Amino acid sequence: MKKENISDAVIRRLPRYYRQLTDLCARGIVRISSHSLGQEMNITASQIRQDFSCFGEFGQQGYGYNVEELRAEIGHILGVDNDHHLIMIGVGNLGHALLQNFPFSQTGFTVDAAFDVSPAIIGTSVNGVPIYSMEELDGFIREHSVDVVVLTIPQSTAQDTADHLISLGIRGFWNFTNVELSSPSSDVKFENIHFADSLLTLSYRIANR
Amino acid sequence: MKKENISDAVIRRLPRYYRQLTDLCARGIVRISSHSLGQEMNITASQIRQDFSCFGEFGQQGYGYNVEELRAEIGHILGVDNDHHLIMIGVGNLGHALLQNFPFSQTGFTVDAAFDVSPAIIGTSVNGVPIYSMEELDGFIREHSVDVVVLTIPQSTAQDTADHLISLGIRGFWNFTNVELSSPSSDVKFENIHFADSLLTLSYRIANR
DNA sequence: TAGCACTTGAGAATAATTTAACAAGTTTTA
DNA sequence: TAAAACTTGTTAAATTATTCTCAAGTGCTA
Repeated sequence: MKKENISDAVIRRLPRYYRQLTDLCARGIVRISSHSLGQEMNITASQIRQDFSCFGEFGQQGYGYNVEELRAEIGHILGVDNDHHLIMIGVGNLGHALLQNFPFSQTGFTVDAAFDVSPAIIGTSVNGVPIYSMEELDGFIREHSVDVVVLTIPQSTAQDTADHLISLGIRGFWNFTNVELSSPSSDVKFENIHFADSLLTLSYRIANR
Repeated sequence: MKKENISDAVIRRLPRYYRQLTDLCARGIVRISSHSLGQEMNITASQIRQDFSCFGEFGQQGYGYNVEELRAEIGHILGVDNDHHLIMIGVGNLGHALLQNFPFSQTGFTVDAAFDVSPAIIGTSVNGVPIYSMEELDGFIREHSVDVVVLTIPQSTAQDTADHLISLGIRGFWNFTNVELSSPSSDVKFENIHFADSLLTLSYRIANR
């Protein structure tokens, strides 16, 4: 039975299913039951079936799930076959690393441009992505459709930059700065990567095991 | 009332409290109530009090919490005043970015060494961290106390590398590879940064708002 | 100092999430 | 082909997480 409101807990598990199914595809496995999938992923079969049932009926009694088909369904739910457009602000070490290594296209994103303040890199390009000056940012956004902005800038200016971008119509942020961004409009979506938070939870767990 | 088993949900909120309290300190704010803190962080006062009560009694009726004191308490719980030792395996773009920019010392970690296969960088150092060849890894671990290994290597070898490190006694992993690492021993802790998972949840949310 | 406005920590109530159970249907095997 | 072995999607139960409520205690003000 399709559900209207999907909980965050479910959404956060979807990419992991997608990853596992991609792996199963690569291994040439054609079908899988919720039970076997659960064993591989170390979660219960019940949860898997409950999760999938939020979006439709993808399996067949007595058979299980067709791996390739299920992968395509979940990919579709996540939007990997969309064509989202993305720009990056801040091409320091981290921005550079993402441009060079992250498989944006496999996740349905096209990186159209990057912006930075450093004259040394303005005018150059990284992995085919042109780097412009910050002065060119507003004009670029007005002339292009931009779905997501990656923030890989120093944290001091993060909220100001975000506010400005929101005023220009940006509604999606992939935030690598160490601050909690916010917006009065619930229409604006933030997804944070907080390195320090992550390492601190590990610190807690190794000290308290 | 101190609790024995702290849920993951609580632990994952601790770093955010710590961050917010650090910010309040910097702003010179001396005391704060759970209500005001909740307003700043956009969570309920109840949850804050419930979370803190897992670890002890840090506030005072009618007064609230002393910011600096509470920050120190949470920092202590998270282990920022521990001296954890860490090594990095894989000094590509991402590893390099972390070595250059991530404030390891502020989170209680000392980076003792990094390892890579590339002859071009072996023998050099990044931000004071010496880069050794992979051949020197086992010896280094035997001769030093290593609490956490940062995995910033290509994913194909991630699980093998992890298995080998576990056999050498490593019990903590900060994993940036795109695979789900596992160990039969629950004593081994993995903390994952899955960039693609993160971006895909954003993709879902901008497509379904 | 007395009264009022705050505030915590804890227990109870509510909400959300996860797990179990099972009817209904499919596949495999003998 | 018939029976046994599987497997799903769904509903119900159990568990976990969050929010509400309030007694008890503190600080401020007149």
